[in-house]
Amino acid sequence: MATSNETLIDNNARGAKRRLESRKRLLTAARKLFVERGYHATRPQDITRAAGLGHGTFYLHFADKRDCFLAFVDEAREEVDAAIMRRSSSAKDLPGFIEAILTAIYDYSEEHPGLLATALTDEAVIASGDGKGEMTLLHRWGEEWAEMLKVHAKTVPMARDYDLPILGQAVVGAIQQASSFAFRTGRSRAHLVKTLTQLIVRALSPRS
Amino acid sequence: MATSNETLIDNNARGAKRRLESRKRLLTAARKLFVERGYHATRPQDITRAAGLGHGTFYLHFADKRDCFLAFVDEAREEVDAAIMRRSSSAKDLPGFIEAILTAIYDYSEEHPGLLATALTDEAVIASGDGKGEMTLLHRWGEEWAEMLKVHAKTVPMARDYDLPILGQAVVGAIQQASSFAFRTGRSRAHLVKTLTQLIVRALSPRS
Amino acid sequence: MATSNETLIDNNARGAKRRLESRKRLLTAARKLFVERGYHATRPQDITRAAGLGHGTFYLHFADKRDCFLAFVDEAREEVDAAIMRRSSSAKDLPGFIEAILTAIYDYSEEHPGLLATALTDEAVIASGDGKGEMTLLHRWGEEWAEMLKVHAKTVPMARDYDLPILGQAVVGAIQQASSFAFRTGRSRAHLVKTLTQLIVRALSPRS
Amino acid sequence: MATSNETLIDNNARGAKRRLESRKRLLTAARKLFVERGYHATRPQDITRAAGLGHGTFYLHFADKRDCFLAFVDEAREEVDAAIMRRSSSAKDLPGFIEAILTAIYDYSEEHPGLLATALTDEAVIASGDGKGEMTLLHRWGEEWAEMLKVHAKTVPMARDYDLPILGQAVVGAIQQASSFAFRTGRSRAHLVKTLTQLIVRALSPRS
DNA sequence: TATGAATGAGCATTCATTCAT
DNA sequence: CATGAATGAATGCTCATTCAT
Repeated sequence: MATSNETLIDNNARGAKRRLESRKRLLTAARKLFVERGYHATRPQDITRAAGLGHGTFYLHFADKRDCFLAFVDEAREEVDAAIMRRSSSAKDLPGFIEAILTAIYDYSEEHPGLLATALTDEAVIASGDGKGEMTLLHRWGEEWAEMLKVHAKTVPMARDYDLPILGQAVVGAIQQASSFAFRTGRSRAHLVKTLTQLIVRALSPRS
Repeated sequence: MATSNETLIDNNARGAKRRLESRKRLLTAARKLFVERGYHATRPQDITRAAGLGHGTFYLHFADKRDCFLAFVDEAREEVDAAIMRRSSSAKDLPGFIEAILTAIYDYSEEHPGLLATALTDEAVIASGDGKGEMTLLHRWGEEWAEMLKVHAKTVPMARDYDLPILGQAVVGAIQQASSFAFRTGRSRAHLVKTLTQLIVRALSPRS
Repeated sequence: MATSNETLIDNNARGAKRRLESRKRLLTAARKLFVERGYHATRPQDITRAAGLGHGTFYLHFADKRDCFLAFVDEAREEVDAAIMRRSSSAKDLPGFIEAILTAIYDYSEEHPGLLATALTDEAVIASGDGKGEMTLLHRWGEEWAEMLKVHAKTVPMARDYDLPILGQAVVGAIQQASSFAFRTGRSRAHLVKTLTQLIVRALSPRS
Repeated sequence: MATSNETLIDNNARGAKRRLESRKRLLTAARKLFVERGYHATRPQDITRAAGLGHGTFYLHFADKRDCFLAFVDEAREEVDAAIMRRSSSAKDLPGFIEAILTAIYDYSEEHPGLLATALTDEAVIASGDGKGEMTLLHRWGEEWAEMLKVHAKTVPMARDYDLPILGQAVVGAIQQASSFAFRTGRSRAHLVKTLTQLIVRALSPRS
């Protein structure tokens, strides 16, 4: 009895482990290919081949290609969020806080070239089309900024009359657009951090 | 002789006129379909059928589908630019100027629902992939903002130390992201105009 | 020793019992799904899931999907044959005999809606293709009719010059086709039984 | 004007002719392959290759594979109907009429081996599943028999009390089942014709 | 200039079956 | 005996583009 149960558990455990490993390999391969080639140019086949698995295995772990891409985006979001948390928690004044976040993002981008661009742009492409339209990665980050600004508003003199959610969105929009332009035109990271920090701090200041 | 020449000229004139008419019909149909269904869900066939022309005619006017989409985006850009020019030229102080631009954009969006969203998002999808990546519609608008701010910087007390191109990009990024969020969450146009104007004015003010 | 032997026997007995139970559960699930969805739309996975067993177990009991379907058909055939035997044995003249059989078939069909249709039609689909083609369920029933008619021929004035096997086939063909049509067009069971009985009796009568 | 119009008409005419030719080639290839391999084992690709056309052309002429099969079945039905009409019109008494029909069917079957079997059996497989279930080829033939019997009922002493539609269905069911059995068991065509004719005539005769 | 029949590479997805545990 | 993760051949279909007329 005990033996049979143990074997069963063992089998389940091994099976589950194997399953998890497969999923991980697929996600790793997917991330690599989505970033290198983009969503449309990456076929499920390519992903499974890169993962060293059979074609069918893909659909054991993801409902479809879209689902896989969304999992990749979510993974990226979690990593960036973690990096931001790690960096920004030690900052104590507003400029330092903003700088920390920008630094975290740019560090992550350098470690994972193209990843954020892929996650942000290809997301629009796969808009479910089933009507509503889910919240975008950028929109989520805008909301997180709103949260963070709300916290800072308590300790820092900040314009009180703001619609914080809108503000958060504006901030991430500004950061994304400015960053993509700055790197495309060869500006330095330091310069960009300085400029954006200044810009955001001024925008938040109570004085009109 | 004269007659034959006249006929030739006549034919040429007729041909040119016909050609232009065809192109116009195709572009109108393309705009409608791209906005309604998006880039990927619109086939050249759909466009020609909607235009009442034969399938092959499409390639008489556009090199390929991508080219047609780009023409549509360009048309939209020109229309928006014209609307902005019309509205912003009468404004005299900075807040009035910003308000005028925002109003022009939102008016245009209301007259052409979904058009800007389509132009902005689907553009990323068709990134030629041939290496560099062309300049985005939003990037172009960022540069126009930079130009306009440069002009204003002469007459209005404005922070001199700015990297104006970056600033322009940040402004359009903020506007786009904030607007898309605001309308998705049911905020009023007036509120959005007020909030964004205030935000941008503060960000540009010389005081840190 | 004795103990070990007993355990072995016990295990074997348990194993056999368990095995039989599994097969029964699979067949029950298979019958349900084949009837509800048809042969092609039913996957072995669906059957095992409905049976509450693991995917692999299916192939412990059936060589393949086809084998499972054939087992289902055979089960149906046995049930219908039993029902016919039960009902027809008490009949004493030819019309009564035919009526009894038809009644048995229609009773069975009402208790198991769709079952006969599934067994009869999907059988053609899975024709092994390995050349000859096995004998169809309907052909088997035709032969059984031939047997039954042979028995009746001894006691009832019946045309002697018949090719009885052909006759049996014709009878089942007529019954199946007429029944499927009659129920599709909303005719009553009683009417159908009367019409078919009359038809068959006349066809068998010695007078030309 | 006239010239341009003529050219247009000419182009249209040529185009239409080419289109029709393509469709014909596809249907011919489809018929050959469906009969040789069956519905499931025939891929649209196989059909287009056999027709010497490109893959996509298939979907220019048929909505899908099913649609193509249905067109094949319909073609077969028309051919058989025409053959039956040709043969049966000259017959004057009931047995002669039945014999003529059977002969027409068997002649057609010999000229087109396997065709009827394919049309009749594979039709069930592709039952649209969208609920109702369309009328089967065999059902249609049953109704045609009913029509023909109705005409004969006026000139030949025939049981008046029959439900003719049911009778028609029974007759085709009997013919199909008996024929398939007879040929499988090596019986001669002449024997089968004689037996079936006798059977049907007796079934129709007024005497019970 | 205009046409539309033809093209065929390409794709996402399925499912009967195997086998290591 | 039972399991279920893994498999990969196979499939029906699409669509941007060409070219003979």
